[in-house]
Amino acid sequence: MKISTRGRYAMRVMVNLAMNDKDLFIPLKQIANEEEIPFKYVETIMTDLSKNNLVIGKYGKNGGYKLAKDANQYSVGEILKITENELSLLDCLIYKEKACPRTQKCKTMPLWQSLNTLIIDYLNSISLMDLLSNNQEFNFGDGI
Amino acid sequence: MKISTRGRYAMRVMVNLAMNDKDLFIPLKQIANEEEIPFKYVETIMTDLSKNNLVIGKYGKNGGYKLAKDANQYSVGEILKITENELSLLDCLIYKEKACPRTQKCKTMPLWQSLNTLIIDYLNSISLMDLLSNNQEFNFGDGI
DNA sequence: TAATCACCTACTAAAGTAGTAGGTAGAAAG
DNA sequence: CTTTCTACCTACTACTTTAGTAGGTGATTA
Repeated sequence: MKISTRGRYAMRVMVNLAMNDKDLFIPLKQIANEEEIPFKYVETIMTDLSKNNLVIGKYGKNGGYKLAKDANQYSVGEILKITENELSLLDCLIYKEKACPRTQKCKTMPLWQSLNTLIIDYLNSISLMDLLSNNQEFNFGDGI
Repeated sequence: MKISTRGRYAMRVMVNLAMNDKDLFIPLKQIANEEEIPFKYVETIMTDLSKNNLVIGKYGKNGGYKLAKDANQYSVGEILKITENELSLLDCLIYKEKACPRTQKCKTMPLWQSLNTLIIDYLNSISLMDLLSNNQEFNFGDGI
């Protein structure tokens, strides 16, 4: 039960883009340098984000990536859903063909379901914009 | 970001034990049959739970496993912490040697930290006993 | 036309996951 | 005291996922 570098790198790139001028295309090489992420690796992640219209890529000189919408229009959940290959804790919760025949009698199923919605609801409630501020008040107050 | 069969099997076995007589030793073979879990696989899980004193094993005829305490004394979190090999979403949150030098400036760190505590607090708030009831009221009300 | 960039396909090494196999040690029943 | 039943131990294997590399092609601009 770990989140992958794919998802974490994606979040860092998105935050980086959000801190730049909204309409400026930033070369990925520059972002990879700043964020200390292997360039070739993060390239594959960005292609994914681009195909899903979370970012806009532009070819050639002065090209690069920019956000497709304002930072406050993104939820963290929608970014991770793509890069983490569905956020669901269990495949059986979202893919019908993976549902197990014990579901009805399974005493642990409600646990996984409720935990799953807890996580997804939380991630959907936080916007990319929320991450930009230096304070940590978007979390629930106990200061970790 | 998936929970493993190890953790899920462990939960099912623990629930199964909790539904049996508190002081009765149940042979693992029987539990494996009932729960449709590969016997040899679940054996390795139980050894782990036993070493961590979550269950008590007894050798020989009429031997087996029983819970080490009452079902309402277990949190789901403490069971998963063992079988999921630390619940933390990121190793850098709990292992100091894995902390990354970017932690201070990293804009995404508070996100992972708050998500992490959200999950762990939730799992620690649910007891094994809570899972036994047929209703699903231990979750937060919206009926999934 | 040369430089710069996104985008595409394929590959690899390492780690983690899920499960198997073949035992040993201890307790109880016959 | 031997058989049976059980936990417990060690090692192995197949498979999948993760993280990252490598070497291109295609579009855009200076």
